[in-house]
Amino acid sequence: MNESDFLKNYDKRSFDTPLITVDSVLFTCHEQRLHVLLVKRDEHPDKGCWSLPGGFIDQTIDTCLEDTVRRKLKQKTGVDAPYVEQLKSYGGNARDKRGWAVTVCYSALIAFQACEAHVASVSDARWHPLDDIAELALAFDHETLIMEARERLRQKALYSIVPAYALPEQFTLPELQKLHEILIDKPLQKKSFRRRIEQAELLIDTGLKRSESGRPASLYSLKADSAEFTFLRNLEN
Amino acid sequence: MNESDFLKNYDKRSFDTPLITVDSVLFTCHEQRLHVLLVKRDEHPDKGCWSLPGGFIDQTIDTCLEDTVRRKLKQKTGVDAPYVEQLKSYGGNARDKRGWAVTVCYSALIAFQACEAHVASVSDARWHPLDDIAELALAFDHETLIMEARERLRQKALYSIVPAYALPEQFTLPELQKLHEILIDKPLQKKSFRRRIEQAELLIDTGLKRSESGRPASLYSLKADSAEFTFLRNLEN
DNA sequence: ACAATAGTGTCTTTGAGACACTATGTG
DNA sequence: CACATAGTGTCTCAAAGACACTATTGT
Repeated sequence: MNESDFLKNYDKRSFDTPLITVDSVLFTCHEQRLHVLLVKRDEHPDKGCWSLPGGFIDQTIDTCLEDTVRRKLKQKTGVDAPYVEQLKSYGGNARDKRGWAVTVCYSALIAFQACEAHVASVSDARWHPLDDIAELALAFDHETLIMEARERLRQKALYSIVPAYALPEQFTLPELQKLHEILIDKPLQKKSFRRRIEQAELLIDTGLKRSESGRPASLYSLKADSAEFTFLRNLEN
Repeated sequence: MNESDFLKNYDKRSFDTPLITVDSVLFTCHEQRLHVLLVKRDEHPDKGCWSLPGGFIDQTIDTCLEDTVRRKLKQKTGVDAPYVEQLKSYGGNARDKRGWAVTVCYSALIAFQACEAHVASVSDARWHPLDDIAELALAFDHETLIMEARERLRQKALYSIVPAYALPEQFTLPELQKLHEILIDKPLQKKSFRRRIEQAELLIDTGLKRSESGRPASLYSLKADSAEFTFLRNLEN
């Protein structure tokens, strides 16, 4: 049999293949706290539990896994997330009551303001402060996925400026430093933090300033591809 | 409907779900060159091409994705790989002629000697020098998976001693340094390399020595969990 | 003027790079 | 002994930590 005959006769459905879904842990920073976007499940299994935004691949419209993620996130936030990164896949026979299931888990960041209104308008989606999720009933193994995504983001704060994607398009250095401090749960030396970011030349000085109280701070925006940059040396751990 | 009724009626097969497979890029170091284990496909599609060891999840015996990886690797190598790490998942409608397909890709390391005999006995499996794979006909997107796994391993050589898992259980520091040099494709300063490894206290001095020509080198073995350790500072890139 | 916050100067400390040196085996 | 390879001493250099200092706003 040649390949085209093989493919003509091939029927995927004749195999019992695991369920496959895509989920994302979307973080933002609001009022000096990390938040995760959760969606209330209104279907079995785990009906009524909070879960990560995600779901099944739509083979007719998604050409790759990231299409699925972005589509699902856009449904809930109304916008395209500026940072999306694949984290890890979780698969096993115990994580979903329907049977053997695999989920490809992504991590994403967005500014709270960029999707505040839309999220408020979506009845089943809500931002939850990260520190509160232990008390929530979470579907499947989503609590684990959130914790591992959080840990990964903490690591990123030590050697990249990826966390900046959780801030508005224009932000100040003190804001960014504060966010890193929240992520690594430790105060940072202002000087060290500014020095490394300045040397990396990742930010564009917009020339604008923001003042609340005290001296106004310069507003910066991220250069393209800032997510790829990694410092050779980590901040102290 | 309550959850148990829902689950009773639930039939996964009524959905058209993507194909899902697990693949691994198994590296070793032999004669000062990196090698990857490849398997000759004897089924459509891409029959006759070389492919990564891997395949479908067996829902009756695998409890999680890593079970599948280790099972498949053991089939080809005869032993359990000392280092297995999930890399990334690839999914899309264009990577497999059978349709929308997802593969969870792992990276693994093993000592050449640990599985030399068994690999030779498995008719469809062979070690290929990494530099030769461009000339090979590789199945699916496996060339991409190999290249991305290689790049990840290169990064690991800059901030961890993970590459040591590609060496025999007892190895010398010059051997390890040479391996890192192969991975990052650059000579390293002997002193810097030894200093950081000594400070990290990751190795056990076996007290034994190996001599070929010149002064005999001390033989070391890895402490457990050496894979978790990361240096705060990368080697030069 | 003073409170508050932004941003800098500069010294210390850590750990990598460079490279010459010493040490220990073999024929 | 010479040769080869293992392993060390020590200086330089880059970048983070510490912390006191100056700068710019509002009241």
